[in-house]
Amino acid sequence: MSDTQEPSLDEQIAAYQREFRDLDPQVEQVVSALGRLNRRMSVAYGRQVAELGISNSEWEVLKHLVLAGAPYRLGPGELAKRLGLTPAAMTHRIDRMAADGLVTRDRDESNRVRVIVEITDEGRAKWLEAMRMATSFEEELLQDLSPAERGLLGELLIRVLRRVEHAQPDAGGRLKGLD
Amino acid sequence: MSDTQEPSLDEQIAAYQREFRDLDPQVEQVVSALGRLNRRMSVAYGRQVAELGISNSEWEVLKHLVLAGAPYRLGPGELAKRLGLTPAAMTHRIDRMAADGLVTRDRDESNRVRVIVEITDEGRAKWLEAMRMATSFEEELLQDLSPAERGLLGELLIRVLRRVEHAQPDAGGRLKGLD
DNA sequence: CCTCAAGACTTCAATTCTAAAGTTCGATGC
DNA sequence: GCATCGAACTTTAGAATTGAAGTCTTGAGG
Repeated sequence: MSDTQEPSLDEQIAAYQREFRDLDPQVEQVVSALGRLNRRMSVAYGRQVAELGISNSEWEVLKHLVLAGAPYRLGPGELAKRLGLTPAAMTHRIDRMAADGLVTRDRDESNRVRVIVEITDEGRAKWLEAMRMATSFEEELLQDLSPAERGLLGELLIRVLRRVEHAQPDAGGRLKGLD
Repeated sequence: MSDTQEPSLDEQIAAYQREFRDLDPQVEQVVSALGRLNRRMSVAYGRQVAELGISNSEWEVLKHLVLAGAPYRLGPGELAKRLGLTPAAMTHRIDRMAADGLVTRDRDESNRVRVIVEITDEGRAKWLEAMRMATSFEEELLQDLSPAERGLLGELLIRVLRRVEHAQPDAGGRLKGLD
């Protein structure tokens, strides 16, 4: 039986320490747990929205359009920036979503270089259904934490996040330019 | 100036509450922070390892080979399982990495259906360099947390992770089958 | 032995992304 | 007014991934 098993998180950290001496196990624990958690979550989201006939990436677009607030429109460039995609990828994605009836794509009549992407009623309905599934999943995910622990976890994560998002360019650190 | 800004995390959560009434802000805070953090981190890792002439996905393969322990070999199928890829994608990835001299690919002589992927000295050297950069980045990332807070964060994340990884199929929940 | 099913990878076609070049429109300077 | 620069998007070619079909090897029955 040369079957190798997917190592548990603890085993993985132990293996790292074995292969790489100067490793802070506490830091590694946080980072590894973050990575694993995110991958599992994204698989879970993908499965759920697949039931609605959309993909994770289409759901992302719908989310950002709704988050933009009324009148629920954004340009391809702005969407690309928020989603972390190239404009070219955005063009293709909007093509597909418009063909599927999730969004409309129109030229801005007041400035014909710009394009306006707007969510359709169908897109909105799928977004809502996806949100229902997502929140229910997320609720279940945090089930084992008390309200106080959830608050604490959120606060700690936000402090780490701030370090990345507001990285001072002058601080000389390696975090420079993570935008 | 029709310039829309990337919303801050707080703005984003407020927008969600505006558009979707039954949302637990505490849960949303945790989930949104997790998502943002992971995207920033993966961009950061990508930039760092790019300096070594490898991509994030190649680094992932090197990591798993080293984690496997001596003699630092795994089959394509096992690698694919651990990385969450299809076997087909793994074949291509190994092609490229072998062409770049990061790994070797050999047929297992004791069972000629199997293939053995082994890290090369060059691959090992790049892995080490990448680990140095990564740990330095991670240390900086958690700089604002005290040791106690780091431990707490790690513990909370692991409790959430356990919920996903050891999801009891009988519990009837939506977490079923997240493997 | 021979056959045939199962396992481990590979190949192929189609999807989705990126980088770079191209297009179109608007604004600026003369 | 006209030329030109820049902005916003699209097109194109190439890279990486997936799902499905194909190949090769092993091992179990007959």
